[in-house]
Amino acid sequence: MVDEIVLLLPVLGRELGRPVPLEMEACVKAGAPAHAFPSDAHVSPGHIQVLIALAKGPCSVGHIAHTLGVSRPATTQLVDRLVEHGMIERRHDPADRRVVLVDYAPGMHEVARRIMDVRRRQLNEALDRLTDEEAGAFFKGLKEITAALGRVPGEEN
Amino acid sequence: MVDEIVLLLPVLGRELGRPVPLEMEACVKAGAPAHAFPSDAHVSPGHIQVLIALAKGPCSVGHIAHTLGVSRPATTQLVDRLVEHGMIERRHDPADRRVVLVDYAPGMHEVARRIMDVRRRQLNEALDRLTDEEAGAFFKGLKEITAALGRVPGEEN
DNA sequence: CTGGTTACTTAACTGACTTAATTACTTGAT
DNA sequence: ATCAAGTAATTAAGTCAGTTAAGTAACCAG
Repeated sequence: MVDEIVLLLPVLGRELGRPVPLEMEACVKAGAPAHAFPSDAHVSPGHIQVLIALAKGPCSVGHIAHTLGVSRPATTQLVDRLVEHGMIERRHDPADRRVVLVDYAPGMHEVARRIMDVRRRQLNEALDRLTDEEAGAFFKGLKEITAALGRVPGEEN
Repeated sequence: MVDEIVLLLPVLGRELGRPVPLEMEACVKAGAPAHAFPSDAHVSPGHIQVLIALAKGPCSVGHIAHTLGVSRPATTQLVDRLVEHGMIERRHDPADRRVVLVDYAPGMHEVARRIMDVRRRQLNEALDRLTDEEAGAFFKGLKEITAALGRVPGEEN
């Protein structure tokens, strides 16, 4: 089984990395300014992750980077794109003007929720084929493996 | 939970995509010709997938591409790199000279096994924290989700 | 107010994929 | 026999998400 998992995981990774053009439609349907989404705009998983991370409230760039497991510059790019599309806004933290707080643009909270729903639905479709226990076990395994891969295997700390 | 999974999956994908320089050492230790692995050679998950796919015997490029879920040109590149490193060999299928059969280079079967072991060990470390039932459920969920993401969510066929 | 640190951005580059076009071979119809 | 169509692999060119390194602005301790 281990071999099959090792074979399957990267496939999942690639499949996951493909942009999801459909979600853009959802934006427009949900009332987003249509001009903000030019015909070829595509939303990558990273962008969705940013939107999800923001659901709990405004967030600094550094914090988002940590949540996503990517570098700060990469996060800056993700935020750039979403700002271009009018989904989110940057503003300075009044308490510490170095940090840039990222938050939904006014009225975009609902739109963001719908974009997330598209991906959620896709996932639910798969999870529905699992029992509750299986889903729980899957989640647990997912966390363990993500954690295990975060470390270089030789290091023990 | 769904949200957390949507947030976690791309992290896993990225973590998974990072090259694993350690495995090169394993090659050399296992007796691979050291010169075949220059200091900066790194083995990507795709390369390991090819090695795993070959474990069942020689394979055409097209078949490997299908197994990995990538295009044939991408597979050609992966094979190129592994041939450069002397891990595998190309030869023509005598039955149909269009197809290129890929197989381990002589004596590299064992080396390949060790490279795979490095990644396997990493995964086992995580799976050991799960019961057998949980591991089974994880595997099942993994397959379901990979399948679900392979389709565009709107299409029903 | 000066030197050091932190948060973010910019710039330049890399690697892994994609599609489109090419080459080499097979197959089946005339 | 040979020609047209189709398939396997490759080459070529371009894209995109990530990286590191360097730059800018703001905080803070002496």
